[in-house]
This record gives sequence, structure tokens and C-alpha cells, in this order.
Amino acid sequence: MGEHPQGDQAGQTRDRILATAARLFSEHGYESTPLSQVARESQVSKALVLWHFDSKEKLFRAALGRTLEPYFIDVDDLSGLTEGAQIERLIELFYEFVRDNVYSVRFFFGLIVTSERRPNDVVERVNELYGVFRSLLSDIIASGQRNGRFRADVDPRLDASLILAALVGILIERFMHDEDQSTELLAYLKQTAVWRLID
Amino acid sequence: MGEHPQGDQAGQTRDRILATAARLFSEHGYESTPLSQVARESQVSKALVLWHFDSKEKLFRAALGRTLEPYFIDVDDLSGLTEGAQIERLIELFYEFVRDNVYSVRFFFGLIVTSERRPNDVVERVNELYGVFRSLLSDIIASGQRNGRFRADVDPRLDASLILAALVGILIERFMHDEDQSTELLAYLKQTAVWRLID
DNA sequence: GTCTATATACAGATAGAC
DNA sequence: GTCTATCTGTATATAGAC
Repeated sequence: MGEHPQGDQAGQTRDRILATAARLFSEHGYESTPLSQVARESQVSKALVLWHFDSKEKLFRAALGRTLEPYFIDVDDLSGLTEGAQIERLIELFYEFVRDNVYSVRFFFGLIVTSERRPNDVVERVNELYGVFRSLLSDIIASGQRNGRFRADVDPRLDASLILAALVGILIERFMHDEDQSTELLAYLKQTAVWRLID
Repeated sequence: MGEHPQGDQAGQTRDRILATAARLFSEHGYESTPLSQVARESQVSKALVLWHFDSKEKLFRAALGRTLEPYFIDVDDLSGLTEGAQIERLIELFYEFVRDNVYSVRFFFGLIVTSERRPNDVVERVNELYGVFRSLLSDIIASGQRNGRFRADVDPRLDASLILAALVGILIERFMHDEDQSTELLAYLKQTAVWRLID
């Protein structure tokens, strides 16, 4: 497993440090989170933190992994729905996912945007999820076109990307205004995204 | 003006420091930009930097102001165009603006997203520009509706917000993939944004 | 206005006892 | 595994000469 073999009671302390670090890095960023704070809030000494993780850099990597754990999309029962309803459902899922992970989503956005300390694995993981989502949307649109429910002159791939872009934009607006009319905008997106495909 | 009265040759050195600081803060962020680097690249001593700006915090504020200077939208000759063409032009203007200010736009995004050290004046300024843009779009759509060129069942305000959200989303995708098919997506947005209004 | 030299604080990391 | 004490580097900021 880790760098150090572990005794009977597993990595209790190590785990507590990791959880604290993940939270603090997410909230304040790498540079603004001293090891002393991680240690204090984990109720251990700095030395112990470093004994477990060797360096701040490695602690950060480990914390990233922890933060990425809940990152998956649980695509449930879309099968019974029409293409239009499937798209609406996917938009809802995306939004719910973000709502449930505001802190870390915000954190990863920060990581990517500020461009410094941008671990490839993180970017890849986020891209991967983004890709899954886009493929799903794209496939649904193409399917709708095949059985004549959607107009034939839209590009499924581009349309999927556009819906996703709009979602991300709405998300960003939420970050800026903290709690505003973004739900209204989301409802409007659901409405028009599908509606545009049908006419 | 500033805290210190200035001699004949104006604030040459002060200005050079400010420009350097604005660049470095934009590129590397506040925490990762030591005063020593600002001093070195400005070819002055650390002490002089602090003599001019009193503290790193104040230097940062001053640099923010400098970075915000080019932030305005030059809305040229939209009068001769149809509503559809006006919308396309606005989308182009937004994109060009971002392209010409990648570093600082990225920087401000980072500031807002990471939530720490988020000066109110910056957020307000960005919001202001965002608002101007949205109002313009909204007015154009409403105008198009009045003279029957656009369908009546869209909400101008929400539609404007949605277009803007999509633009921001495309921008973010650019940040993630550095140079990709975002121009293709932009073209698609221009096409569908208008096209959706006409049908 | 501009410098060198210094004060002071705190960061990450190590040594070694228990 | 966990601690206290310490090392070492570097950060912001100040003092005081020029």
C-alpha cells in the first residue's frame, strides 16, 4: 500500500490526516495551507504528518486521490425514457453532482484555471468524466435523429458539447453570485436544449 | 495620487514595478510570487518595492487595478446589422476580448473560483461587464421580437444569459485543453443561437 | 528615491528520544 | 507511530546610509 507498513489498527491516524488535508487544500489551496495547520486540525504533530507522507507535495497528491473518489456519474435507468426526457435527466444529474461536490469541484476548477500545480491525472480524470457525459448526450441525440424524433440537421457531437458548455457556464455563474437565479437558467436550458432539437 | 509625492520624471520606476507585479501575479498568483521576484524583474531592490507600495498586499491591489484597465467592451457599429448579425457580432467580440486577455481573464477566474483573496471591486467590475453584455444581447433579442424577426416565445433575458453561459463554458474548455476545437464550437454556437430564435 | 544590511516570522523538513 | 527540539531556507518588512 503506502510507503510505510501499517500495524493492526490500520491507518486510522493516517486517514484522519488525509481527510483533513483534502478538506483544507480544497478550501484554501496548496500554497495557503501550511503543514502546521493540517497537523493542528488533525491533532497530531507536523513531524507525524511528514512521517506518513514524506513531503507536502506527496501529501497533496494523496489528498487529490481522496478528493477524486466520489467522482463518478451514476447513470441510472434512462432506458424507459424518450430521448428528450433522457437529455433532461442527464442535465439534472450533472447539476446534482456539482451541487453535491461544490467544494471539490470549485477546487479542481481552481487547479485547472490557475494552471500551476496541475497534476495530469486530475485533468485526465476530469476530462474522462466530461467525455463520458458528452458521449452519452451525443448518443442520445443521434438516437433521436435515427427514429425521427429529432431534426436531422444538427450535429450530435457539437450539440452535446454546447449543452455541456452551457452547463459549465451556469456553474461558473453560481460560483460568482453564490446562490442566484441559476436554477431558473438551468430549467430554461433543459427546456430549450430539447425543444431546439424537436422543431 | 499614491502614498508618496512624486518628482519630475513621474513614477517611471514605480510604474515599471507595477507592470511587473501585474504580470507576475497574473501568471503565478499571489502566494507564488515573492517580492524578491518582482524586485528582480523590475531591476530594483525589494526595499524599493515596499517603499513605493508599503506592503505586498497593497502592491497586489494596485496591480489589480492595472490589470483591469483594458477591461471594457468596444461595441462598434452594430447599427447597420440585422438582429441576427448583431448577436453573431457580439459573440465574436466576447471571444476576441477573451483571446486578447487570456492571461488576466484566467487570473480573474482563478481569483473568483478559489474564493480566497477575492476583492469586491474586482468581482463587481467583472459582474458589471457581464451585465453590460447580457443587457446588450437581451435588448437585441427583444428588438428582434418586436419587429417579428424572432419568435415570440423565448425569454430575452434568459436566452441572453444562456448564450453567455455557453460562451463562458467554451472558454473554460479552452483553458482545459489549451487550443482545441473550441473555435468550431464557437461557430456552432453563433449558428444555433440565432437559428433557434428564427424558426 | 534607492540602496545594503538586518530583523523577525514562519515555512518545510530532519534528528533522535520514547 | 508519535513526539519535542532543531535545522535551514526564504518570506515580508524595517533601519538607516547615501
